[in-house]
Amino acid sequence: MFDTRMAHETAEACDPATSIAATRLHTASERTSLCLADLFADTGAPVAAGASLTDLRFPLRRVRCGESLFRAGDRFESIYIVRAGFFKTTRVQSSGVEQIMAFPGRGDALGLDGVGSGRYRTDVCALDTGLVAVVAFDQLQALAGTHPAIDRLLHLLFAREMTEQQQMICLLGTLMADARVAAFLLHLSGKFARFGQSPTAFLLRMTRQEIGSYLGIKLETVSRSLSMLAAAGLIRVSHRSIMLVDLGGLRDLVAPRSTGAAPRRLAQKALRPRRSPVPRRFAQASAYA
Amino acid sequence: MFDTRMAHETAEACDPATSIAATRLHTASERTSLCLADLFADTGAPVAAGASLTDLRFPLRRVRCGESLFRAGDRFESIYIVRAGFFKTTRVQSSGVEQIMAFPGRGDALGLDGVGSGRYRTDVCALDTGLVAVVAFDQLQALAGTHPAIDRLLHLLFAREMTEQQQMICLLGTLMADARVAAFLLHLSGKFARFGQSPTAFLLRMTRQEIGSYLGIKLETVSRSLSMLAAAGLIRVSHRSIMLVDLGGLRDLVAPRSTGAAPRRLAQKALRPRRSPVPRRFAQASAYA
DNA sequence: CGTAACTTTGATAGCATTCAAAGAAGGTGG
DNA sequence: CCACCTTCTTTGAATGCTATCAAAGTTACG
Repeated sequence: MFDTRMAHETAEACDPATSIAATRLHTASERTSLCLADLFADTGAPVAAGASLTDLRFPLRRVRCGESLFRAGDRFESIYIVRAGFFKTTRVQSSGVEQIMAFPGRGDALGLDGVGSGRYRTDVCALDTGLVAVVAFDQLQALAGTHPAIDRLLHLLFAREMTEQQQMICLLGTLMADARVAAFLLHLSGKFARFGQSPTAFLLRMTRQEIGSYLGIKLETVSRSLSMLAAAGLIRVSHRSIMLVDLGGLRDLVAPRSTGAAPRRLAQKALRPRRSPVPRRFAQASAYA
Repeated sequence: MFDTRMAHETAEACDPATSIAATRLHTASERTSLCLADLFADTGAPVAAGASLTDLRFPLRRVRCGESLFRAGDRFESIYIVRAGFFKTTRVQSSGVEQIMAFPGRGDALGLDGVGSGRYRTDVCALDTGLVAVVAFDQLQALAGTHPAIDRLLHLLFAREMTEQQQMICLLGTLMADARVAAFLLHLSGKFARFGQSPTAFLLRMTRQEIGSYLGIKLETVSRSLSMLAAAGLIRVSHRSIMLVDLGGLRDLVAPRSTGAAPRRLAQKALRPRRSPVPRRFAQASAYA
């Protein structure tokens, strides 16, 4: 149908098992712990000048493909900063239905949802061989007084997670299937770019079912959407190999700029102060006569 | 169709403009600031024994119906703890589409999403007359060293917000319209119960359109779902007046327990370590021949 | 080389959206 | 205080998108 040899080779070159990331992983595996400065670097947090960031050590933990880092209900003791590899975060609802909440990668924090209750609320499982820095939370809190940078780092991680979840809510609340898949691909693209890999050609680490669970659609719909995006010339797909051909077209699908006047009208309406929507004299209403 | 006089009277008794909440609001308005202990009490955070919680003062701010507390893009300076009233949190996407993210009420924190970037990412607007405690964030951070309780409060607020957003993602990702509306009503019910109001009869502060924006469905679908829940005998509806008749039935709709084996099978599959989903010898694959 | 898991595609059914219109409630101005 | 107007809510009918059911092709692994 189309010549994907180039896409194929490019994706191959970006496979973390073979390329730059592999070197990083190798380098990292020679160390057994990280310092605060490493965490700041990994998470992309702005580094405070003059702070002593090298005296605290955080052990590294290797997680093999398919292993779980922690499970929902486990006692909360540490948060984790991903150094290498991809993970999936799953939440099991009371009904037994489970949903994938995120696909964390390098620089992302894991386990923050356990802070409030003392227990993790999600399962985290490695999609390939992963490496995480283990950050004991009570140790972190104890040192927060002498290291103001710790608080800032923690707040940044919280805020980042909240922002990402807000974007997810908007995606699930407003976009239809094709646009969700396009947004997902752009999201991955940005992640790979931050890892120093190609933002336009990569291999998916997860199945169609996992993508569908994440995006709130069925696996068949994911497959169909990918095929439609390919038919529209925006991407190229062959199983797990993805090539983004038209980034602008993908963005337009996620955030169409020709969707007209409705948004502006809504914004204006929001500006105008509203009268109380709750009737003050509700007792005198005649609806119940 | 049905006699709603009782529902009506009960709802009336629960209207914050006329009942217990009104007394509270009156009492609160006589004060112009709160101390840390008040914030702990309002948010339901466990109070640390022996901590000095009364020397810090946080000013109160009154927000009239329709007024906005802050807007997306405003410089982040403070977080707010809601003392009275209902608000709506709106997020405007780059496409101009706006979506309601939450309906915060008493005890909820507002503005936490600004911590990371230094600017608020959402609009917050009062749905009725509201009262909030203004907590200057840099002041809070400066005092965190001497008041360990502050860090714990902040972490609790972050974690609570994250948990609520996770629930929202699950709702949007797995439930259909009727169940979303049922979950929304149960959510409101719990909130009213925490306010000391009736959990089974209350007035909605928001329009069908706002509910729909929050739940990721259209306003007509909200109306239809409410009508269907009423037809099923689970609730009674008349415009903004809601009466929950069968809480168990509503919960079953949100988390059906007879949905069979699929969840358990999925959980078992998740337990089993997976092989690498990324083909190691991808270069030799023949799909591209 | 056979088996199990994953992906793709088709046909059909179900649910939500869209378009449309009428009824009800609240606020405004005379 | 009443009439008008705007907004909100409800309901119907038709369309469109997604889920479901089913089957074939592909890949990976033992």
